[in-house]
Amino acid sequence: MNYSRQREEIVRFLQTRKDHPTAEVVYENVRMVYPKISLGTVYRNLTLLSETGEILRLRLGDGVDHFDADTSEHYHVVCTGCGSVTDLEMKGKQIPIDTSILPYDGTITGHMIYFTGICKDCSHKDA
Amino acid sequence: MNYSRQREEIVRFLQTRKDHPTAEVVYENVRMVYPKISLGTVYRNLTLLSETGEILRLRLGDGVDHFDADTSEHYHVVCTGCGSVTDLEMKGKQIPIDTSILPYDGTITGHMIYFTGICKDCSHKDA
DNA sequence: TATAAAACAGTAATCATTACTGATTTTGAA
DNA sequence: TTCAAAATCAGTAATGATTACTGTTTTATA
Repeated sequence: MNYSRQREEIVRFLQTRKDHPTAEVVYENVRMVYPKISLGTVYRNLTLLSETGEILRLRLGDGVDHFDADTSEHYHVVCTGCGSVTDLEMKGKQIPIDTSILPYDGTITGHMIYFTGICKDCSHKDA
Repeated sequence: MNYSRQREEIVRFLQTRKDHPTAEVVYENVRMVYPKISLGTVYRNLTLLSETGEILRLRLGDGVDHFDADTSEHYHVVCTGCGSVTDLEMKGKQIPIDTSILPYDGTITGHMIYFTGICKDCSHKDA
């Protein structure tokens, strides 16, 4: 994989964000630095970067992929009101998942947990 | 919600299956009974049925929705080889998720867990 | 610097899903 | 039973996210 300024800027942008932008949001922001970048380039690089493990591709059930430059183990909460995605800083504590009790006729290789909730902004709107 | 034969057949078909068909697979099969049914009708009814809770809509990270007539609490394994989805029959045992320890500045309302693995068929192919 | 490989911008294509429209079916009351 | 309103339908068009293609530019290296 050769160097590219566009890819570097994509990573740099993702690292500035604690939320989890979609490809479209990455595109809009990186365009401020490289106005001629195309959406295809953004998608290609997000895919490349997630394949090498430099970023995470999050599929959280809303039909849109989100991307995260924080590859440390942590959980995500999806707000059912506005769709925002929030990191849960677990400080080393993980939820224990004992896969040995699972009655699966094959090999379990991993798991995905995400939480749904109502974020502070959305609970204020209701009230 | 009024009765419809098409919707009844969709539910009946889903109940015969232990795997978790996509809308497309439901469509192909229900067409054997109602050859003139349209894909839009299948989607509309799958959405209706999952909204009333009669079936489950599963979003397992492969970009395609799967549907499940078994609404009892259970987990799913997605095979990373072939994409097949398998039920885990937990017989009442659930993995305990203590959401009170989660540092979220809002309200947690639920969670999603799914497992990834290699099914028996796919592990045979490798060998 | 010259060359091949990689990456690019721009655009077209794909695929799952949703929305629209005018015809048909279902329902409940007359 | 009949009839009108509401629900549903089939068929098709539109949408939205993502991927694929193409000819040009950038990067790495000899």
